[in-house]
Amino acid sequence: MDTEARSTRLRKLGLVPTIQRVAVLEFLEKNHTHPTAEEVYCGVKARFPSIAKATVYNTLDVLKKAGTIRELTIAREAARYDYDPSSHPHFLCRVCGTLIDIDLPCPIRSGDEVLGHKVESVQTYLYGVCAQCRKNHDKYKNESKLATDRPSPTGNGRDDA
Amino acid sequence: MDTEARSTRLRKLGLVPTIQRVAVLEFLEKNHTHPTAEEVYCGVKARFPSIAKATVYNTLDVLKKAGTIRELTIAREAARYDYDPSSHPHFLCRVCGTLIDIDLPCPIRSGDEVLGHKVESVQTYLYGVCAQCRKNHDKYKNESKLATDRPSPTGNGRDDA
DNA sequence: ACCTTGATTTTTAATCGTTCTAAGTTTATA
DNA sequence: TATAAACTTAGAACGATTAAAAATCAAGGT
Repeated sequence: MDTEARSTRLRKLGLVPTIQRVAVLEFLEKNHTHPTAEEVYCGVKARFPSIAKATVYNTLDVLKKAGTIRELTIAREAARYDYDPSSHPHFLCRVCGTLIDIDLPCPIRSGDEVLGHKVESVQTYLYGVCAQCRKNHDKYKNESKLATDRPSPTGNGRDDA
Repeated sequence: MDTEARSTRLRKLGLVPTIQRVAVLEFLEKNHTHPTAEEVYCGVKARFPSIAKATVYNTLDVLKKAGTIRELTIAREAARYDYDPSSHPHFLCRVCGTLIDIDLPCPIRSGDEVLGHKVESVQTYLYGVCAQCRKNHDKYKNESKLATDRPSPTGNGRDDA
């Protein structure tokens, strides 16, 4: 997708397609890593140095309200943004900190009614150790002579559970 | 449950049962409203004026790590604490702001393995309009001659979805 | 092309939840 | 009691986010 297509897309969402908005949209399109606002800011600033952080916050907000991206509150420290607004679970690895899309349907759907409450949006957050980190940890245990179950070698000490 | 029982409970969790911890535990026990740290602080301070906010944060943290309460990141503004550490969904009403326990099992369980990832904890967050607010809204519509679907009378303008 | 008007961006400061630090106090233990 | 470790306190510090105000830009009509 090019700049022209992104402008059109913004217009269809009812948004004025400013150069800043196009830049943010492009960054999100190319980085499906669930970046924080800060990460979006740094990434966009690299190509577009004059952009202000407040503009990034504003843009993420209007894109969210237009329903084309999703805001995740999976971790307390900062909101993270998902380019894919469809309702799917997310997994946060407490060892490496990676945030992973889980390609399974959410059990409760937007639009459902649960115990009389009207559900407009659903977020399922899973916390634990990702497949890659489990593999690394096993390898580490096998390589070392010590069978002690000490914290993972790369552990960053998060406590997200 | 009395002070003695709360002390015993803290001891069983491996925690020194200080008077401050007992007070926080008592507050949580009597208020299942998923209070924020600030709300816990205000509530406890009413009966125990010398307590420091940092102590409340520390206590909530050790209770959480001991697994006897649960921290919810359902809203960006502040963490909320659930006296019931069992894994169950939560519903946040965008009209009245109430946070409601949903007494249904979480579809994915702690301990499960999902796509190779080890799940240690699960949080399911639902956003929408609660049963009570829907009822109020309907009533409002019927009472007024205008059938226009304007925002709820008590609406606080949250955007949590 | 030019004006006007409202939307958007920029800069800066403020706010708010949370964490950190250092000092003082309490608890457990020898 | 002496001592060390754990805990609490008060206040400063921090980081994410929001707010305010001035500057700039986009769009439509003349």
